[in-house]
Amino acid sequence: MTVRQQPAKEHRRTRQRAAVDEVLDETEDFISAQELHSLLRARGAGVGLATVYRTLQTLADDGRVDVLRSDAGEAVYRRCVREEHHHHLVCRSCGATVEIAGPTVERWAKSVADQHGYADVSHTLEIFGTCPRCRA
Amino acid sequence: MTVRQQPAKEHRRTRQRAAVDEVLDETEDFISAQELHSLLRARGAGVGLATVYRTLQTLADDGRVDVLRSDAGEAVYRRCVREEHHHHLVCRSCGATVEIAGPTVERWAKSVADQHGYADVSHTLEIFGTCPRCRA
DNA sequence: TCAAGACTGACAACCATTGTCAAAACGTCT
DNA sequence: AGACGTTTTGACAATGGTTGTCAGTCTTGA
Repeated sequence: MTVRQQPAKEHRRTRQRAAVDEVLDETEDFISAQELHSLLRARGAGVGLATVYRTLQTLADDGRVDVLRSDAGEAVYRRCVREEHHHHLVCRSCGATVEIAGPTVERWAKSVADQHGYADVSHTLEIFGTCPRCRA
Repeated sequence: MTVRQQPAKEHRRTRQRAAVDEVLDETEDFISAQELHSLLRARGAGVGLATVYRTLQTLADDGRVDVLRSDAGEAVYRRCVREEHHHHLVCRSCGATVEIAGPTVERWAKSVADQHGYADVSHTLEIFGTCPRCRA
């Protein structure tokens, strides 16, 4: 995931945001805005697609959800469990995700950037593979 | 970038492919299909947009160009300099790119995946920052 | 309770990317 | 050179995720 830390502004509590929050809480793995929208519709709590996008974007800006791009370039979201920066090990087939902390990598990235004079550094790191269950 | 190694099939030599190749050779940094298409048009050697996409895809499949997704989710391409797997340090502002080899990271990613029973592992790692020139 | 302003939703607009398919270009074989 | 089977091209339509619009609705603080 991409590193980012921003102040969290205040937002109004609405039925729609609560609904999105709820789904995120119940969802272990990364989910796209479209999927989230379908889920909401399926469970009766219909929320406009645009609203879903806006809500996710807001959450992402506040650092309350992780965002990453699937191989297809689609943005997928997930409630951020750890506060600190971390990465993901994602199953290519079922999407099962493991959060990974990699202090080594953090330091390495930082030092590489420094060596080349790059400032204000952030990085993206995701590992993809096939999980044990999908291999059975 | 994403790890991948495939056999390189034969393709016909055409004016369009040559033109794309030429631009790639002259371009240091990552470029999007759309930009490449504009460049070609600008220099007179017009090539259909669909053809640009197809050509880039073919090159990517053959491992002759690197592909990665910009923050905006747009696919960007670049002639692959090193043969082996590597990563990139990309300037967030001007796109200037440095290729990075990170054996440490490779091993780390592999071991993490192993620990969790994930097989057929690949990974993505890009570092973003502001290059010295853009900071001046 | 009220007013100000944030939020929502239906829909249009965007835009990168892919599909389609007839016409043109290649490479090869004579 | 000429013919022929294939591959490639390009103009255009179609797709699909994402964002913009804007009038109507809901929250919140006073």
